Amino acid sequence: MESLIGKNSDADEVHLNNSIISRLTPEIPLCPKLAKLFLQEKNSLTTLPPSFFEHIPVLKVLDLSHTSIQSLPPSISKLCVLEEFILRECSLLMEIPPEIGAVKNLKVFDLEGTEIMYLPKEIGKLETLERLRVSLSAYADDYKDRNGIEYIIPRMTISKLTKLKELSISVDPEAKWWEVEVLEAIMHDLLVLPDLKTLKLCLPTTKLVQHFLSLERYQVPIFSGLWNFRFIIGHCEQLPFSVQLDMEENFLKLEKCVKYMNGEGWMDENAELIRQARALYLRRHWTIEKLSLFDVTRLKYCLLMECNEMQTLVHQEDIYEDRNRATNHGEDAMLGSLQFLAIHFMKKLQRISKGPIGRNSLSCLRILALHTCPELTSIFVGCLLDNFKNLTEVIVEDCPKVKSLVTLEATSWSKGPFLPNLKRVSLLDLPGLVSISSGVCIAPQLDTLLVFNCMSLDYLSIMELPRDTKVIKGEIEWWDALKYGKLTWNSVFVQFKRDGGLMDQLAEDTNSLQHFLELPMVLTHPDSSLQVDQNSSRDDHLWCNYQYIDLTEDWEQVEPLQIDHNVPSFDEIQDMSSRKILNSDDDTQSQYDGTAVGMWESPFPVSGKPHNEDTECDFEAPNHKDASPKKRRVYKRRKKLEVTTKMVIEERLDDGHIWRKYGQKEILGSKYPRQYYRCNFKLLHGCKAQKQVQRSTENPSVFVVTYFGKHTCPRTLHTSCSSLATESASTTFRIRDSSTPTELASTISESASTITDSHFQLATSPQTLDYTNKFFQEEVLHPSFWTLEPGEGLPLNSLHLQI
DNA sequence: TCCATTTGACCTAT
DNA sequence: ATAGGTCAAATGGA
Repeated sequence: MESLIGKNSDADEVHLNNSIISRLTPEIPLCPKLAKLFLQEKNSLTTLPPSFFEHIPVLKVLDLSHTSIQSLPPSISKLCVLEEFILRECSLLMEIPPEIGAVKNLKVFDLEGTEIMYLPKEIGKLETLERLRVSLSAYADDYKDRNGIEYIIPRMTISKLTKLKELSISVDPEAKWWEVEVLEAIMHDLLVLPDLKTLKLCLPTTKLVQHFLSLERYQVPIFSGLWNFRFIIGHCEQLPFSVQLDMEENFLKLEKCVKYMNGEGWMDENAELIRQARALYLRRHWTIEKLSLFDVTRLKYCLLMECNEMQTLVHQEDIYEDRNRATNHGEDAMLGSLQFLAIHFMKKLQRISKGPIGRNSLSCLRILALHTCPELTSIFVGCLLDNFKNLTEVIVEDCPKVKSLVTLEATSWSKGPFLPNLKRVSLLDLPGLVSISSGVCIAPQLDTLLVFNCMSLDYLSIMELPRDTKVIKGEIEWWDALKYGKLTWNSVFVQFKRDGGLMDQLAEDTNSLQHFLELPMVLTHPDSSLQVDQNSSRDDHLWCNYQYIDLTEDWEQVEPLQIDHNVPSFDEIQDMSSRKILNSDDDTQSQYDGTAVGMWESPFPVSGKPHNEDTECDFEAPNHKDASPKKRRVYKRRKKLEVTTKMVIEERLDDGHIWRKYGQKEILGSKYPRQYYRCNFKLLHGCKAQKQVQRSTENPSVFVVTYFGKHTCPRTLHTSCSSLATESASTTFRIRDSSTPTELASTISESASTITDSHFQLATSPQTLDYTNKFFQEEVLHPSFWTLEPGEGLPLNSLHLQI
């Protein structure tokens, strides 16, 4: 560091990315001109020397994101002209020193992803602060016990920040201190912030939502003055395994986002919030039968998960209701603004829409992704084919009842080709799929057709797909078995490589939200038909991430996809690389590279009732490893391929926590040994969690995992959870894709000739389907299925896993 | 005494 | 050097 800055003490901007510096030297030379200092992503950076900030008097921007610093030296008080202080994802940072109050010119203070326990009251001195983002950790509960709840977010602190334009407070979902009283106090503080335009809050109960909606300043609801918001209503345990957590994270960064969990009831009190939302993430609504129960006319992005009563999204009758309401648009368009729709784990979903729902319904939809909907039968219904004018991509995965993308009905429809903008079709794990589109001509502009594990699809017809489709990607076994169409498209067939990269590839290919973000922008205006702006490049698109645009009006001008300001974007990276990078010995951009997508678990909640929080299983969010996600990934990838039963067990049972095996024992009366694991943080944090894993004698494809004790280790680095989880997913895949199904079957399972799981139904015997169905019915993999054992010290829950 | 569980030294792969 | 599995021996509850 010394030499680096020493050599460049005239620099006004210094980036130190990915260099290996575990400790900055205590003495740093004077850098009188340094205005911007970027030290992101050095996990190894743990300590800043006490006097570190004394010599950089004109520093305006300081970015220490993704470092492992544990504290800030008091010398931060010397940064009297600092305007931006970014500490994102500094997961070991638990305290902000009171000296922060001396940083008088601070405008942006970003603590998202840190584990701080409380806000020092000195924050209130930062009168110029315009953007404040904090995330308070579960440790705040301990802090409360020691100091009292009023010290976590001291009263009258936020209300002093009168210049505040953005306030974001994330809290650990487990936090107990985040309750009505605290929130009401914060809301009260909001009333005196005249410029507040962006607000991100967790609202644990519906009552608090109501309270928030009723907040008024000069008789104007605070809510109506917001340009952007993110509200997380209710709570749920985190997705048990690796179900596209990256997607979830990114989704929450979309403009006007509401995440609503564990909802219940018809007349939903949160409807107003949802009405104003552009992005809705609905998870585990226990009673909703159709999405159109909410006013979703303005919705642009929608992510639905585990709403087990939902059978369809929109119903014919809604249209007539809507007409009666005489909306301003005067059009009968349900979901007429929707551009992105992803659905996961919907137990009863049968179809997207029922009956004729108006010619503009779903007409803006650009990406449709359907994952693990066991009852889904219809996707594009004949009479609605004309609606999907702007659909560019469709992904269907693990929907065993889907026979074809198109369902013909008795009603007549105009002649094709339909789906004029469809460019990519991805079909994965659809054992029932026998035809692409039931003979209907679709997708005249198709670029890529991806088929994976759809072994009943043995017929590709030029009636359905254009002759000039550019790429058809699939497994060689499937292509070889194809009865028709091989000749037509042989030149464009691309075989999946079985080289360990396959699952990463598939994960990328099905990362619908990522694809969406990469699409060019669109103009949406009620009066103009949707146009794709062909001239806007990816960079333009991402540039928009940094713009605040007032979206509150009904009349929406050019409305670019808006993502949070600090979403890492490609242009950010490019920007960085074009600047002076003083030291860069590693070109990884772990944070930004392609996200792996886990697609192999199926966490249907038990239908009917929300869980009782107290008796709920102890499953916790996947934990992180100390290495960076990227590092881990590379590490695992490098592991020699060794397809053994043992390895599959280990990989498959990776539940996101880091376990250390400490023993194995033959158990009387069991064919297979029992393995003992303890949480890896036992020594470091005294974590008491343990688990035992044993293959079932009765059904060798089932592993019984019994958990003992709660994890008490700190859950740092939320962001890496997903990466870790997806990592485990991808390694699981890696093992599988390294062999043919047959090889695997013989290796993995001695007795049964099948390997089954929710995602890969590789084998073809009837047994496979039986298992699969059983899996769906019993929700074997979902934590809520785990049975609670009576008595103290007994297992907290057991889990049956099938491989 | 039996046998499940845990310990800790040791080994191996990265 | 470290993480993490292996294995024999120790521990402890019924």
